[in-house]
Amino acid sequence: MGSKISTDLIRGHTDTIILNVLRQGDSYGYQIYKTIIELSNNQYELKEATLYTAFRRLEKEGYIVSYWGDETQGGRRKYYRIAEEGLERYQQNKKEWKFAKNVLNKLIEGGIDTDEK
Amino acid sequence: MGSKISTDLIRGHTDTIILNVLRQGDSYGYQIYKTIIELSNNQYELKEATLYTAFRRLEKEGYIVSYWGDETQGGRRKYYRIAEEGLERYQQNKKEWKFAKNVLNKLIEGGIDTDEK
DNA sequence: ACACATTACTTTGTCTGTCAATGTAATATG
DNA sequence: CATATTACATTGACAGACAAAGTAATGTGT
Repeated sequence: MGSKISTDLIRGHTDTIILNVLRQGDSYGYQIYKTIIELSNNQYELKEATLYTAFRRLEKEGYIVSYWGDETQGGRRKYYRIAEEGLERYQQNKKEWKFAKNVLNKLIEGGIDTDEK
Repeated sequence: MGSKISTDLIRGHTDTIILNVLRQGDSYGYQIYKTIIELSNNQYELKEATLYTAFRRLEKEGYIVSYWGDETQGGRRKYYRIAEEGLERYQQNKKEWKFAKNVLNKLIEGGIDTDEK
């Protein structure tokens, strides 16, 4: 995969990305990990350690809820469900992303050249 | 100023922002500080401590060059000039920003790049 | 049957960028 | 002449990302 994205460019978006995945239905760690790779067209891999750190953070803050799957056979899976507060948080983060995106466009691409595609 | 941009959303872009300012001509710390606020329409303030940290980092890596202004009267000013390598770095960072922007749009909004203003 | 890959979750320790707090010293303003 | 502003700089703390390592189960190839 041609993942060339510096971690600093993603920093701060991890929670939002996870919430967006859970918005579409309950899921568990490893599947979320795979989903994010797929969603980005194999262009970005959110590392497992980062994911599980984020799960704990999000649950502590009441944005997601976890429960163990009832797999009678096979490895146990811890599922996550997005909470009401998590949905609101997602909407808020999305707004902030759009806002920051516009400001960054000005600060990075703004100035003299106008060689926009 | 309505600066409600989380620092994590800017993290990693500081160097690019500074290089973009210097691309338009030599400048010194405090003026760069003011320029960034102005460029963002008072929506973002890059803190002085962060700026000066970045200057040292950028100079150490050969992306900018510093020299003292010859103010015969008035406070001394340390000017910065962008180096060749800095210009290349800027172009590279800009590319990475555009790439990351598209990936983030997918991961956060779940759709395709709607780069609306 | 045995080795290896994959799934699945978790913890520990390290690194880096940002920034609050604080400091210096000069000039400009009311 | 007191205060604000300009201008540069250092220190210490914090938080997020993640490499590395570990545990334990299932699936696959030979």
